[in-house]
Amino acid sequence: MSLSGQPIRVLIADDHPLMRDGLRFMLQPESGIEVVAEAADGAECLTKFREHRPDVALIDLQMPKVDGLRVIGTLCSEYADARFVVLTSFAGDARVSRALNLGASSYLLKTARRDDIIRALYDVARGRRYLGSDVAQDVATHRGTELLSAREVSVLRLIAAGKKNRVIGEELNVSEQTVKTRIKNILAKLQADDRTHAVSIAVSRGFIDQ
Amino acid sequence: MSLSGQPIRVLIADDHPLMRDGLRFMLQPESGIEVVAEAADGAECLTKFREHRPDVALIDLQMPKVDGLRVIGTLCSEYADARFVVLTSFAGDARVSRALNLGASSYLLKTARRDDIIRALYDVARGRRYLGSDVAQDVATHRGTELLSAREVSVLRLIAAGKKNRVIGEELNVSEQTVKTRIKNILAKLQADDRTHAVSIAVSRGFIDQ
DNA sequence: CGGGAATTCACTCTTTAGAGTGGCGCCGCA
DNA sequence: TGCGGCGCCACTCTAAAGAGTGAATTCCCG
Repeated sequence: MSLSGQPIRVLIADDHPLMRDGLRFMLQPESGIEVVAEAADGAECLTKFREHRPDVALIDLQMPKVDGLRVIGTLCSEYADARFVVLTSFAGDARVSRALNLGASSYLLKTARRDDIIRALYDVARGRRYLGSDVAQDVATHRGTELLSAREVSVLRLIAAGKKNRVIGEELNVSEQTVKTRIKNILAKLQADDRTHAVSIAVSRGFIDQ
Repeated sequence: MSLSGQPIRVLIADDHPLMRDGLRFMLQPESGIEVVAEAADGAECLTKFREHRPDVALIDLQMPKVDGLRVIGTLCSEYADARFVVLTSFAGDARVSRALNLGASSYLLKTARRDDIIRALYDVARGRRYLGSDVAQDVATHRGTELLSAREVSVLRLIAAGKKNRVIGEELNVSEQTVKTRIKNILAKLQADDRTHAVSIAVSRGFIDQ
């Protein structure tokens, strides 16, 4: 946590060199913010974070080697005062919820303007939360909606891979009937018409990737 | 086409302000390149292109209002000497093929480094083509693979929306049998196990979005 | 003009998915 | 300790999907 008068020390983690350049360039004129390190993937982010202990990490979710969500989870359990601003291309209430539950304080889309990002960094450094307006609306839209359990997500991933219920059962060591029950639950929760529709919805809401 | 000695006039089109900043910042020290305009969506890209007639447009595919692919198609048919470098987050051989067929000269991923982008701009301004190594490999992997027809993509989109074959038939004004035949063809072309798998593959290869 | 690809459609048959219903055990939390 | 959520499983029944085979049309291109 930065004392007033001292700049906020920021770590930038994004696998796009262009995006890192854009961020550094954008934050440069801001005297209250100092970029102390950059990381191009999740593993490097872990290393650089432990090395520099920034006040806030500005982090993308889609990163090679180690997923951004995992990075957030790991570092938040290591350091109670770790602060994260997620800056990513994808919305999806489930992804946002997961990030916030893992310890992120802010979630912005890459369509965000300079003001949003600056404000998020200041707010989060003060221990507050800041959601982009579009993200907040997305979350609000699905508020009250049930999230999927870990088991349901596992089943969904296998469905997306084109596996039949019998095969899914074998891979998860349960009966085909159990798989059917799980799927029925998934369809109800996502309000999907069939398994294919469920996968589409799950992807767009961020339960599963790709 | 820029004469030697005169800088290449470039239009940047990307809906991420950060990315535009990064690009401008990256291209600034390059004396052979001059950024003459920026656009934050497809419609603006059309306007700015017609207004400034850049030598090369550096364009993202995912843009609001008008899709990047449509922008490329439109401008290439308006101006025979229009040149495009696609710079986007998503790979997928089908997306690349579509972009190149519509008239793009280069396809890079946003993970590209400065050298790649600079080189692409110079090459394309000279009328040559330049594919990122990762993109080229992706295309090569699926070389010889049959692409999907327009009708097949339509069917696939409706499948992804959770529509049943009968409903798909009604929406496309064909019989349910025809839909089945189409789907059988799609499964064969994509080497998919079932309709759900087909949608997954189609998304990852860029035949359909989201 | 011939060949090929795309699109359309029909008929049969087997497998799979999904709806409906009911029951059992585990675990966390009020 | 009881409730609720989660996970497990069985049985039935209907609708849908997918495999297999065959065939007609249009339209573009060499």
